[in-house]
Amino acid sequence: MNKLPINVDAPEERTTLFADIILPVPIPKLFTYRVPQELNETIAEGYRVIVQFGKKKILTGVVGKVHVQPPKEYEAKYVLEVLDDRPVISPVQIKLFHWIAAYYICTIGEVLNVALPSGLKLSSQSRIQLNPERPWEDEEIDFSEKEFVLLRALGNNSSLTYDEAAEVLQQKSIYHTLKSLIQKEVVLLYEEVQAKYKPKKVNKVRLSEEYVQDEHILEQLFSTLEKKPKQVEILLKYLQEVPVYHDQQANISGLEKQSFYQAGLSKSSLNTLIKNKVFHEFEEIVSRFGKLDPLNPQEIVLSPEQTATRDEILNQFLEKDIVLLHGITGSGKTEIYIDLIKNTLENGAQVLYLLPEIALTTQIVKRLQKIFGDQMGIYHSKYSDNERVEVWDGVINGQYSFVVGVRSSIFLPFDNLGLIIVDEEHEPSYKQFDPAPRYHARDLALVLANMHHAKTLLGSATPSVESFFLAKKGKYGFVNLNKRYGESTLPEISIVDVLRERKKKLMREDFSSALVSAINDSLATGNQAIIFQNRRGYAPYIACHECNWIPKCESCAVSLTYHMYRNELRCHYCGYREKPHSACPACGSTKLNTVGFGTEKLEEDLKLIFPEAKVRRMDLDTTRSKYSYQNIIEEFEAGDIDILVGTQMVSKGLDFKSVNLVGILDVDRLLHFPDFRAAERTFQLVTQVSGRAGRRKEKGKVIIQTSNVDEPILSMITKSAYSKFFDLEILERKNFSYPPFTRLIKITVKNPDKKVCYSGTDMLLNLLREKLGSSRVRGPIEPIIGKIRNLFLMELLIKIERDKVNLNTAKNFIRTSCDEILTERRLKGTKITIDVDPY
DNA sequence: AGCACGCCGACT
DNA sequence: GTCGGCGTGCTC
Repeated sequence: MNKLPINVDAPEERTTLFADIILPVPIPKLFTYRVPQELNETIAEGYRVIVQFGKKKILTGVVGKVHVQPPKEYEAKYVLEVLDDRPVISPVQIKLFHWIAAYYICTIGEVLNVALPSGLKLSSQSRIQLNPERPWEDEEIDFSEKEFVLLRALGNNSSLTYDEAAEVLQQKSIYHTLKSLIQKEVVLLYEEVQAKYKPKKVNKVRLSEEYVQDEHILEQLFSTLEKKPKQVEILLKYLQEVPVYHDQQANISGLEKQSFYQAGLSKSSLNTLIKNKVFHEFEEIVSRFGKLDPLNPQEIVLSPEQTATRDEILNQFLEKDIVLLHGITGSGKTEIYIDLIKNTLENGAQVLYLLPEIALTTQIVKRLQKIFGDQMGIYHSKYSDNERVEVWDGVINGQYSFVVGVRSSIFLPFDNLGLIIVDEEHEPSYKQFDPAPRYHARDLALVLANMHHAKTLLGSATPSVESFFLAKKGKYGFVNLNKRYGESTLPEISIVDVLRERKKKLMREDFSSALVSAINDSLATGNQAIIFQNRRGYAPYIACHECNWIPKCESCAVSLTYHMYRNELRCHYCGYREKPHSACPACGSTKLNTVGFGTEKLEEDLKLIFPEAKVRRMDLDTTRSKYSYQNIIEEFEAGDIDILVGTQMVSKGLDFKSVNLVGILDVDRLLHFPDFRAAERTFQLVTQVSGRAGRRKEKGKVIIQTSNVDEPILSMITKSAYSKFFDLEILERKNFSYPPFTRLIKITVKNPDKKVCYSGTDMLLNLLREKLGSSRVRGPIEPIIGKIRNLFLMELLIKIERDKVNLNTAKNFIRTSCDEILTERRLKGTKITIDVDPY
């Protein structure tokens, strides 16, 4: 913590301190507040404080800096309260937040907003109450009808919020009525600050002291209760659960009231016993994460290859802070991670283990929990906010020295990280798209590790091109683990020419004859199959057979996707839905056909082709609720599903023994996606999905259906030739100056008016070209989806060569240029989003 | 981003 | 008048 200067000349006169507060508002600066003298000792960097912001808003902010410079331009307001007795944000984090704001061109407030679980954020709500010093009944003032209504409502309730008051008055705005009442001094406004986080409490009882002290008193009690069998039952239940006389402590910790009710015992009898002071009632704060299974400290035995790999990683860490572990699927990276984590924890440092969104719900967490028990915290996107706060606190107070989590766990308040593992380092879900900061958790991991002087291990079977590039250049250490663990072998991958099969009429719906017969084999041998199709819904769209009319979303300029299950058309961008037309509105024809196929259609078709098989579907539509994902996995694991159809979701975390077939439909769509990363993504996705096949002795089979058999990437996938793929890809990147040779910044200009959107984009383009050079600013480009939620979109793409341009200066230009556009009057309503490293 | 405050038009 | 709809400017 910073040492604060002390006024030496006048020791009895305390220094006036000022605090720069990070507030969760999108204004790119800190706000200076005056610290009341009595808080001088209790305020420091990283503490949460309550301050007034604006006329009435009350906000929680985090102290970014404490100093003695009074602001010149204005009179600082006072800090109202310090909320914590130790920092909730560590000094390293404040440094990180500043870094993020600068790198991703956003405000520090936006960073704070995303970083803090909302349970740690407080805000105020205005409440209205009667003025107790001026009872309105006694006042000789005239009140309007509305004023009477409101006053009476306030008499019945002790206070109302604005919304509640508006409801009482049945009108949208209570402004006038309220203002008049305040003027008449019969009502008061006050701000109520509410902590959103509520600790979970359980109600418990324990036996009153006297009965524990002396067994005879207890016996007496039993005899007085002779005619009250229900109370006796309760007493017996308690004594059975809590060994009062063997263990004095046991009575202190007592028994949950709930356990009596669960045993079918009477609530009222228990209450009588409490009333008669036999039992003492109390509350206990408990963790939301419940009790863990007893630890199972089984030794992890590494195979010779794994040991060698581990040693090689440690060896490389001696020279380099970052190591890329290229380990093919099934090579047993997890065991190596566990070994390294143990090692780091034993040295007294913290560990963060990052996993992509979907990989986290599954077996791996259970497994880690068995090994690391309750020193391991889990940070998951499906956690409630209260649960997040508990993990956050657990990291601060030292309970969790190891956290497994998704991208946002990068913001947890570590103070002594020793190791960060980023598993599946290439995964797109590490990138946040909305809202700002649009950060990449892998890249932040590297920055954070550097701030902690910690090591970072990046792991992947299909490393991202930029990580592999840096490893090859020697910036990162590199370790290869290319032998499958145990007896499992790599699957055999074959490619099927859909065009040829179509010509010969061998296709059944969208399944080639090879795939159909492979599924049949799989079913016959009691194995399971996975069918991968990266598109949900039934069919991508509907088209009129006569005039080719296609239903589109009115606010997003995309065709609507047909969902058979609900028989409706849906927009995957804004969620708009409508019932399909019975006839074409353009030509009146009733021949409206589905075009293409999504997971839902495949599910239908599979049920028809294989009527005896149990087919299930896993995509966003079937996994919306909290446990649905896990349920499908469990069913699959138990063998209750023969064929699983799914989107990307099926490519991760599923580690099933009896999957021996993976079918990949329509790789062409992936491959021809208009993005410079399409090839890389295809390689990664297909390799990943293929990895699900044959994780045991028998060789698994992968069938890829395509219309472009000659595509070179496909042949590299079949040979699992990552480094060949890389050599080809890196050439392309160099030729077309894409990352890792340049840095990309995507700027999206949005406006409900198409013309304004265009002219704003043009203006910005000119500004940027002037400052950055015209070759560095590409565009304007109309994105594939040119309109989302009634906003027209235009994009600019900035390419900045590495090492030639000062990145920070360039970013400052971008920031100021965008601000300039936003203040332009004729471009009113324009919104700009800046995405640094938009991939 | 909110939110106050002001101005304007529509209606009881 | 009264209500609601925007536009504008500010937040330590």
